[in-house]
This record gives sequence, C-alpha cells and structure tokens, in this order.
Amino acid sequence: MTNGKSKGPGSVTSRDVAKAAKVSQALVSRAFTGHGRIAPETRERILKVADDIGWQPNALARSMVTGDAPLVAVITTRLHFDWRAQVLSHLLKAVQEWHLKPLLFYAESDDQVDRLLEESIGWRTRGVIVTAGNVQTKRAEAILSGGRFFAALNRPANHPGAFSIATDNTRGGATAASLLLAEGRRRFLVISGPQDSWAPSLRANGFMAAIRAQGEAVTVWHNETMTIEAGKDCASAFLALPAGARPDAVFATNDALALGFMDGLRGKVSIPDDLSLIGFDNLPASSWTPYQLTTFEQPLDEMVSRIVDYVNLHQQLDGRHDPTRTSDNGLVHCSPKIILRSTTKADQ
Amino acid sequence: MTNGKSKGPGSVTSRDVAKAAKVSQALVSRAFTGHGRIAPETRERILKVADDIGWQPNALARSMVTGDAPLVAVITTRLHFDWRAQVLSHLLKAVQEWHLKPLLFYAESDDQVDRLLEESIGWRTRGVIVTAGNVQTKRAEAILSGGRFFAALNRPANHPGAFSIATDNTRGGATAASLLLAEGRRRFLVISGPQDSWAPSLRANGFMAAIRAQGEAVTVWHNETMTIEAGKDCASAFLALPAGARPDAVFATNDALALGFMDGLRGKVSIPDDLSLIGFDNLPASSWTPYQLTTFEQPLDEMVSRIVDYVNLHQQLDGRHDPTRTSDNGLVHCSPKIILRSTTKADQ
DNA sequence: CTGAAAGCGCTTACAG
DNA sequence: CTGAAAGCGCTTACAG
Repeated sequence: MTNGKSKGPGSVTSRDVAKAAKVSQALVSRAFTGHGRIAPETRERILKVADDIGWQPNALARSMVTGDAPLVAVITTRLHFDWRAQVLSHLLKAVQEWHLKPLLFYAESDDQVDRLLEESIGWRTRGVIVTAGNVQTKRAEAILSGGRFFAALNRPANHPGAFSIATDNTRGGATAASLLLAEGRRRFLVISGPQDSWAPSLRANGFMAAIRAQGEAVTVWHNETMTIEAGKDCASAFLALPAGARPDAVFATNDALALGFMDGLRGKVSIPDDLSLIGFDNLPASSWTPYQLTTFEQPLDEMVSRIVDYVNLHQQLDGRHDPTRTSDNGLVHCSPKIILRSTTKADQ
Repeated sequence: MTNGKSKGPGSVTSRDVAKAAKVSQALVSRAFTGHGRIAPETRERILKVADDIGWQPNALARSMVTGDAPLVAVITTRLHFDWRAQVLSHLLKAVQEWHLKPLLFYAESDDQVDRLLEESIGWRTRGVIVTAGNVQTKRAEAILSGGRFFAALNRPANHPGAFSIATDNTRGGATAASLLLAEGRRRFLVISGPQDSWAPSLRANGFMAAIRAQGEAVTVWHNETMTIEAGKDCASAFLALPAGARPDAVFATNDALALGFMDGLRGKVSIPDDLSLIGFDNLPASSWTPYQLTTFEQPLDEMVSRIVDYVNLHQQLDGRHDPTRTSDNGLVHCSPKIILRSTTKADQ
C-alpha cells in the first residue's frame, strides 16, 4: 500500500477559511456547527467564503473532538442474485435516514466475518450490524462493552446484551408442513443447504418436526450451496427416482433452490398436479410468470425497523444494557408471511 | 438526532494501555504501527496488555495525524433485483482488497446523488466512485481539486481529470442490430427506458443508427421504468398490434425489460420463430431455463479492474492530474460481450 | 458577539 | 530502546 499523499493544496483547513474571512478559526467552526453565538451576518460571510474556497469541516476531526463518529459498521458478504442485496438495500436506506454513514465490511466468505468484526472496532462506530457469518460471543462483548450497539440480522448474536432479529424460521417450516399436509400430500422431501447453516436448518427442522408429529416420514437432501444450480441438481436426483417413489411435496429452504428445482422439472413433472412446492424468501423472480412459487416473505421492513428501534433505544440508554430486557439472548422473531401462488393447490 | 454519548468506560485510549503496561504512550503507538524502534519483548507485552483490555488504535485519530483516511466514498442507489447489486458486490470486493474501507452513500433516487457527492467531501476520503445519478462538473472538480480520485461507472464523469469506465453501449446496440439484420428480420422495435437515461439511450441510438444505415425502419417504445412489469406492458402493447404489423425483431435495452416482455408473450408468440429478442446486462435470470435470453454481458471484472488501475495510478501521481491522459473527458469504453442463447436464431 | 486556549487520541520527529 | 513534546483539524468552554 503506497500512499505518499503529501499535504498538497488539497489540505485546506478552517484556518484558511478564517484567514480569508478575516475572523478567528473558532468562528468558522461556529458558523458550521450552529453552536455558540455568532452574528448572522458574520455567519453568512463565512459560509460564503468557505463555499468559494470549497471547504467544509473535516468530519474525522469533528468526530475526534466530539468523541462520536456518525458511523455504523455493516458487515455483509457477496451480493449474488440473492436475498442479501435486498437486505443491504433496506439497511442502507435506514442508516441513511438516521443520518449515519454505513462503513461497509465486505466478507468474501463467512469465515472472514470474525476478522472484520474485530477490524470494525478500530473505527469507533456507533455500533455494528451483522448480516453475514457467525458471531462469537467475545466479539459481541468487545463491541458492546465499548458502548456500541450490536445487531444481528437473521442470525444469533450469541450475547444477551445484543439484539438479534430473525424470521421465525422454525415456524415457517411448520407452516409449510401443515399446508402440504392439508393438501393430502404423503411423501415429503426437504431440499436444503449445508447441515450447519443456521436459518435453513431451522426451517428444515420446523418442517420435519411438524410432518413427523403427524406420523409421516420425510427425507432431507442437503446441498453445498443454495443456488439455482443446486436446485436443478436436486431435480435430476428427483427424476432419477422410480416414479412411484417420488415425493409429492417438496419444501425448499430457500427460493433459489426452489426455482432451480422447478427449472429442472420443467416439462417432466407437473406442479402442483404431481407435486407441491414451497420455497422461502420470496425473491422477485418467484413471482414471475414461469415460476409463481408459493413461498414465505421475510418481513424485511419490519426487521429493519426493529433494528432501528433497538438502536434508538440503545442511544437513549447511552450504551448501558437495557435493564428491561428479558434477555432471551437478545433474539427476536418476526413471522414469515406465506405467499400462496401456483406451486401449491389453490383451495387452502 | 439525539446523541448524548458520554465518555463512559468505553473510551479506553492508548494512554490506559500505556499505564497498564508501564510504558510511555508513544511506545504503545509504536507497538501497533510497527514504525520506529521498539524492543520486540516490549512490543509483545504491550500487544498482550492491549488485547486484555480490548483496545486497538482509534482509526479516526490515526487518520487525523497521518492526514490520510483509508476510506473511499461509494455512491450507490437501491439494490433492487438488478445489475447494480452485482456492480456493488464487485466494487466492494476490490475496495476490500485495497485495504480501504467503503463509506457508502445511498441515494433513494438519482437526484439525491449530487447532495451525497457534496456530503462525501467532508469525509476526506481517498476518492469517490459513483455508480448512480448524474455527475455535475463542479462536483467532480471539487473532489479532484482536493487531491482525491473520482471514478464513475457506466456514466460520464463530465470532467477531464476524472475517470469514467462504461460499456460501449452504442457498439452494443449496433451489434444487436447487425445480428438481427443478419437473421433477415425486417420490422424492428426497441424497448427502452426514459428518454433521458444515459446508457439505455446510447444502446437504443446505436441500434437505430445501424438499422437505419441499412435503409430499414425502427420504432422505439420508451418506458418510465426498466422493470419486468414495464416489459410485460410492452408485451401487451405488442399483442394489441395487428398480427401483420408486429415487429419481428426486438432489442430491449436491459434484461429486465426483455424478461418481462418474454413473460408477457409466453404462449402467444413463439421466440425466436415469430420474433427474435436481444437484451442487455446478462442478469443471472437471463440464463435460466424459461428465458435463455440472448443478451450482452457487461465486463464487470474488467471495468472494476480498470477503476483499480486508475486509482493506483492516481495514488502514485499523488493526486496530480495525469499528464499522459489524452483527456477524452476521461471516458473509457469496454466492449460488451454478446451471449448467444435461444431468443435469437442459432445459426449466426 | 468574538477570540485565545485547551483538548480529542493518536503518530512521529527529536532528544536522551 | 524509550520518553517528552509537538501537532493533525477541529469544537467548545472560558474570557473578554
């Protein structure tokens, strides 16, 4: 990393503005902050001079002095065609409305998240919002003990002082199960992601528990990735089954898998005649003509606004732990909303 | 914006670490920067103490002293299911590899971009990368004159000292035209976005110029938005045409329009028998089974790496304008790459 | 209403 | 090798 940035003509400071406006440096500061007394006309003059020179206060220096940087660390990962882009978009909007600036920490893979979390500490942000990877208790602790907030989206925060908002994945799985059960389906299949993935596993488990509670059997197929391609692969595996042994009810723990599965079955299996299919996420594509997938919408708006509430509360409490918190490890659930479309039978 | 953040126990400083390690404050700084002499054992001890306390250097204070914040401002907008999420993902990855931190400026709409650009100046970032909205010359000037770099992606930077990398949209349009012409198509339609949109207009114009150069006629339909829904609306309009008057070659200036158009035509018009269709962007969905859209891939990797090159050069030149630059207003083109799939005839 | 001074938390010459 | 001091660019009491 060469830098060699010299203090060129670019380093204009409030001092230069003060000189040009023939006032003290303190006054130009007051002209910008609005704090402290200053004659309106002086203020106008200073603002004009500053504009001419093209100067505005150095936000870093200001943060230094005030001891507070209007920054929030956001940990994210690859924005594939994915639910994650929507999450980030909502989050960025909320942060913007807060008048805070998101400092992005981008992970290529989940195992980089811990390092990024550590790195974020140096920036003295107001707090951090995690949307990728797993959170270690000691990291959350390090951040919270600095008086910063810590919010996790769709993953456990693993700390009682933190805030975690997640879709009620287990419930979603159970809802999917009862829907398929009510249709009279009997041979159940779950297509899911890696065994250790948090949300998909909860969805799968919720589904399986509900199916088994009715005395029915259910199979799971795990996939390395949860992509369209993996969904297609599942379709191939499905088609390789003897016709009589094929499941007639499939729950995909995300929409990408479901869409790929549909594509792989296209022209060979009729949905929902031969089988019913339910996904999870409600991707934009799930509502498109060739798919019309029954799926669950995660209430992103609600989730983000809950984070906003938490952060506001945290700011009011000035970083102290919320005493009213019935510390369920900080985990809060939102109900996923079923979106009925054409991959399940209409008469529900 | 209430803040009221008090200097609680969170405000640990290098001084506290120094005290605990029984050394001067300067030494703990040296332990972390690696600059200046320090006994290896002293360093180890300090690092250990710091870790116990949970302290690490305040990045803001460091930037203050060094006069250089490892920050880059990235201006973006809503990450709908869209090409933009891919752009941002690539960009974030590049910035990360640079060991810089992206400070995100999020615009809800294009007209907010100018304000964000102004706001970015206060952060004294190394530079700014714009991926949304229009750039005003004076803003680019304000940023460049501060010694910062200024890069625009898929839009004009409107300043000779700036860098702008864009797909050669005009060429893409022309390529689409020759492909359809070579197929023997005769009735050409362009479906595009708003009249004043930059890239889509260039694509449309490139297409139309090439068609007209062959003495053929071509119609354009403009849309307020460039979405799936707008594409469907175009399909309805298409179907409302008397069969004999229907175009047999359609160029959509982005994939979303093309995909929506296909969905609207599904079961009524056969592609590519009745008409050929070409899009632009190569969205992930464009390769999915129900679409298989012929389209143009924008060479994102190349575009981002060109930005990286520019920034590296800029850093070497220390913010001075590149004298070797044959100032074409800083605009550099990348060739879009045609991806032939099934919405055009195979034998090209 | 205005200015001189202290101080935010660091880094980096400069002495020792 | 270590420490005391100056200074980064601001904001904010404190005097005037």
